Amino acid sequence: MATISDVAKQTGLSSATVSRVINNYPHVSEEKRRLVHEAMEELGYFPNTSARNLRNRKTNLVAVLIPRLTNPFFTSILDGIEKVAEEKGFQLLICQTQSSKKKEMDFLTLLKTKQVDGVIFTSIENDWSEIKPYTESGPIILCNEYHRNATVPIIRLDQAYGSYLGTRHLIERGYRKIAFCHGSKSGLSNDRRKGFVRAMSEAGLPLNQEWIFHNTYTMEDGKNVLREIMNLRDRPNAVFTGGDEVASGVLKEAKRYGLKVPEELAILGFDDQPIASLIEPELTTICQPGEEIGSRTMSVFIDCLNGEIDRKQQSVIELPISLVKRKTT
Amino acid sequence: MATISDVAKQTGLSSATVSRVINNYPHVSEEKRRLVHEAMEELGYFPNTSARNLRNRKTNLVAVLIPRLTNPFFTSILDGIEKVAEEKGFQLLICQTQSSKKKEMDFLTLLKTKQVDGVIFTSIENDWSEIKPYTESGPIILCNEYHRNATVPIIRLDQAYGSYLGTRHLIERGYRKIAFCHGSKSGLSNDRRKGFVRAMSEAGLPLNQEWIFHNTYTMEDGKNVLREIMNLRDRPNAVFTGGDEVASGVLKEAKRYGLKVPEELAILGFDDQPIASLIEPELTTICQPGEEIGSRTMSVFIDCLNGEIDRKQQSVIELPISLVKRKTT
DNA sequence: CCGTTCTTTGTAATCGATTACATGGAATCG
DNA sequence: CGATTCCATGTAATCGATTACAAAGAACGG
Repeated sequence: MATISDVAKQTGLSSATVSRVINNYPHVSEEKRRLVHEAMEELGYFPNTSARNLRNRKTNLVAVLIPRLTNPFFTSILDGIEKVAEEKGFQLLICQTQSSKKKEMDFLTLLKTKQVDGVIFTSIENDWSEIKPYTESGPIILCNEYHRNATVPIIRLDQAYGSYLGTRHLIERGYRKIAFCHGSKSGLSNDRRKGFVRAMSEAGLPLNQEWIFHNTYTMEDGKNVLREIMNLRDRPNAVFTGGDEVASGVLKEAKRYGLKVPEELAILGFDDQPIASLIEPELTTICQPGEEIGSRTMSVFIDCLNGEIDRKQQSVIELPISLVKRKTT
Repeated sequence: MATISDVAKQTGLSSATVSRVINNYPHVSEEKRRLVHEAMEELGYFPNTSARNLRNRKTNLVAVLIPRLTNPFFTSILDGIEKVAEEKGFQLLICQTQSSKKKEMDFLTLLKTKQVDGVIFTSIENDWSEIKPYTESGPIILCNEYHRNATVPIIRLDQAYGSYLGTRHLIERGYRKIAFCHGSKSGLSNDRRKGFVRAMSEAGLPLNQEWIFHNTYTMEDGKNVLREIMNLRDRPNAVFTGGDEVASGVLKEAKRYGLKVPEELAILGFDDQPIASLIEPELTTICQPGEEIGSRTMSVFIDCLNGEIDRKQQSVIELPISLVKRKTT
């Protein structure tokens, strides 16, 4: 492979001048500029990225932590991040955490080793105290996640409000016995629980612990939830899930049991993924604008790199969340 | 940030010895080894990846070209790739091509600039003659794609057989008027057409050009296809689509028009994505094992890097493809 | 015409690691 | 005990770029 000094030799110039041409610096005569371009072409020269990164102390690489690549909501976020990244000349490193605390921490060392310029979390498993030390090494941004004491920019949706909205909608439709499905115990999931609890208590409805389900993520989990419900003596007549995938599992299995949706069981999703309007009856759900939250996040990230936003101080951008009424409620 | 020579200074040793400790070389006394570890801990030292990459002439980075992140079939491939990559200590660079020839070529320069050790194509837009020169710079692998004269390893499914299987199934069920939906004019799409044509001609059925649809990718495209069908004087009674998303669009719109599926219109998908068993009636489709094709690809990639497979010669691994009979045919 | 400024180019240090080669001392062997 | 081998460590070159500083010549102003 040709190096910059091969080009220098070929043209009879110094590598400094060649570098100036590569980086479009002024104060290089047109003639030499042309000469260098010709030589680069002829030798098939391309600058070595590792050498540049070493010298420039940056990589134009961002690590994106994502729990599962096969979750459409997260890929829509990723899509939003990617589009802005591509536009601004950044590359994305995929870090699938599988919701594992250990993997999350492992990926953070990419910052320490300067393999990436910064990290975007689209979900977070560890306590903030674990993460905080890494903020010294480069920008860390929370996307669709919220830690009360996180000292970084946060781009989020008001999850509590979203689930408040959803729960109130169920209550307005006359459902009183409402089940609720959790994901992990993260801040996000907590916020949703709060909104749920608030709407319930505002309506004077009691919380039935038998109707609270934990660790539900996939369609399969949704099916299991419904089976568990069927085994209860006192069954809920509405289910508020933590995601459209879970909701579609609940729906699928409900049909198998011959339950009428929404008459006998109302189902409320979260995300508004494409499947929401594909399944039948179409799923009422909470719309989370995945792509937009992603693109906003990447913009903020870039502003942090340029020092236009203080990366070590909490700042919150909140995007609107809304209820999409369809046929399952 | 602490560097290796800071560690050297702190311990009174040379950077060579420190490097030996970092890389677990033999011939370092236990005492010095401990000393170095202590100093690294104390200084919060992490080796700089760019410097290592420069010196070692490799990055442990792989570029994965993918048309759309929001297509579940491709993310299942990505998932398979990622799992093996993670296990073997590789990182993935996301390259969303949006099926653009230009972007595809742009991403290939990552190889030239040595930003990545190699490239995996999960779809390919340019002619092989455009790509070929880049094989000099590092391993290139085709995943789920096939170019007759590609001089690289290929991990693929027998697309022609898949669509042959699907078409024959439709014919066996008594459908004679079969529409066919294409994606791009890539090799993959071509193969599917071949299988379709073969099954049709074996059954002595004529091809109606009005029933061939091009450039169909999304659910929205599927809806459009059905609308176009409704406008035809002579309508097909079965549609073979190039993907489950397109199929679900066709189905959705067919229901809106009050068509009975499968009695009045049979629909056959391709991929076997999660939605296939979610929509109703459940979608008959061709199962493509996305995750497996991805993980096999990454394994082959690593074998290429280690020289255990000749990366500049065509080799083909073909995984089984099968028909999943459900309710739309 | 001389001093000043601007343009163009080169020299050499630098980024932070790895490693070929050298060296001195300890261990081993006949 | 002398020769040989092995172990532990250091010196300095190297990977391939960027850039501070120097320097020579051109342009310019009074």
